[in-house]
Amino acid sequence: MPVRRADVIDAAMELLDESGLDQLSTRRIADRLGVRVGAIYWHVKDKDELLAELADRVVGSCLDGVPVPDGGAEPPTAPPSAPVADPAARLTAAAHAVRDAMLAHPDGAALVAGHAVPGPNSLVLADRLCGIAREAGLPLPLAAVAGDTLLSYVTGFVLQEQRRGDPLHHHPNTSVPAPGFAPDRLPHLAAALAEGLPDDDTAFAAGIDLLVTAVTSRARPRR
Amino acid sequence: MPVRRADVIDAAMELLDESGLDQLSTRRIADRLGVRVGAIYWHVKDKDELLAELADRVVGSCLDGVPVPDGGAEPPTAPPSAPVADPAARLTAAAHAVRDAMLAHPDGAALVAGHAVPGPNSLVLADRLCGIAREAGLPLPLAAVAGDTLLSYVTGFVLQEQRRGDPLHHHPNTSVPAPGFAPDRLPHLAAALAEGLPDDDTAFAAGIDLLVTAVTSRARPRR
DNA sequence: ACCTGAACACCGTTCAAGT
DNA sequence: ACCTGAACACCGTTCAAGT
Repeated sequence: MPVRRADVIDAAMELLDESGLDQLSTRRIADRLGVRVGAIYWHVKDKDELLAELADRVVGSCLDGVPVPDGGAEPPTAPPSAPVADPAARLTAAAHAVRDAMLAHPDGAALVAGHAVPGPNSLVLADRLCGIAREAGLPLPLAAVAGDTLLSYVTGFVLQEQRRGDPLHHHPNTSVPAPGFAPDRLPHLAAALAEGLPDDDTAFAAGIDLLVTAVTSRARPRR
Repeated sequence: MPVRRADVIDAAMELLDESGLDQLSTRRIADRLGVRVGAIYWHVKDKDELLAELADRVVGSCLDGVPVPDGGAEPPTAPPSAPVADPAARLTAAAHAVRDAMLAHPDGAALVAGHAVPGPNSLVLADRLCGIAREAGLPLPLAAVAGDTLLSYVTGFVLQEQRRGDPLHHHPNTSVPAPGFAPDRLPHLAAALAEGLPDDDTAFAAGIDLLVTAVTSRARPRR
């Protein structure tokens, strides 16, 4: 039976999960499908189109964890009077969902940052974040900016988080770069290090808390 | 006269500025230096080492715009009683300096995000941000997180900003993705669009303002 | 110390031609 | 509709050998 477009995307996703973004070549995808390289160009215009599809899938996988604001078009699956978390909690939940989705795949953040041309799922995500910010009481141009700010932060955070985990850039015997740490030239970093640095999870949570507090404290009540 | 390591980095930087990150190949660098490919591997271990050097240069070019906190080791060039902006203004200035440095080169954000293994300049930048946050009154583990948060945000923001400017991902006749915008499925985005979206500069300033306010409002006065 | 020549093992992309 | 064969124009990296 013939290979279909979805098969190509699936194979690419498996390859990504197994060996990361820079092992992901059209030729490897073809191999995995038992087909010659040229064949995949019948299903897909570009490697870039392929990566954009992958990126939008990753974004899509977070949508279940991103609350739908009230103005949304989707019919509520729970009764409308179900307990609705306050906007701050919803923004926090959304941010964690986005991070988790990126962390679920090697180089997930790099993929999304590099190729999430506004795919359908990215648009839905942006819409929801903007909607939640509005429900938090932000006026319209600011609400869009707030959603964008949150997304930029999450992307930036996970990007460096995943690069730290990359064995290519990791010296295993030193928790922080050995190469001439110059301890007295970096007094604050050294002090922070002595105090004990938080792990990624708590650093992320703290950053999100900072941001969400900023967003919601900027709000004036809507009605 | 022989090529020196710095010449290789310089040539790479020129190439980056002329044609962006994915036109930057070891062979093109060699051509520009009038030398064969193999030669550049005498000066540089890896393409990655080269990119890390470029990234740290870009970061370094922002340091002049990043205030040195009082705990810093550098001797002050201005008299110590010179007017010192409040921490919020210093954080804001730092963020803008980082963004400007990235914007000064095509794919500057991608370069820094992908290859700023803690180079010396990146460490100095992190140290200063942490220091300013401390001066703003944040206790130590939190100050480090705050600096990191700011950096992640700036990186994430400029990353998407520079990708939007990339002609590869840009449909010139529509300001927002034409492909089936599904206007009623994205009510908040549509509303924001109708209201008129802010340009990159003001969106960035608004995001930074949000963040800086959050950071400084978390502070308790230090003395 | 610095470079050449030449190779190795890859890439993405295109396209006539086949079925 | 879907794929092969084969080519084109590239890559990063290594390494003996030259000077």
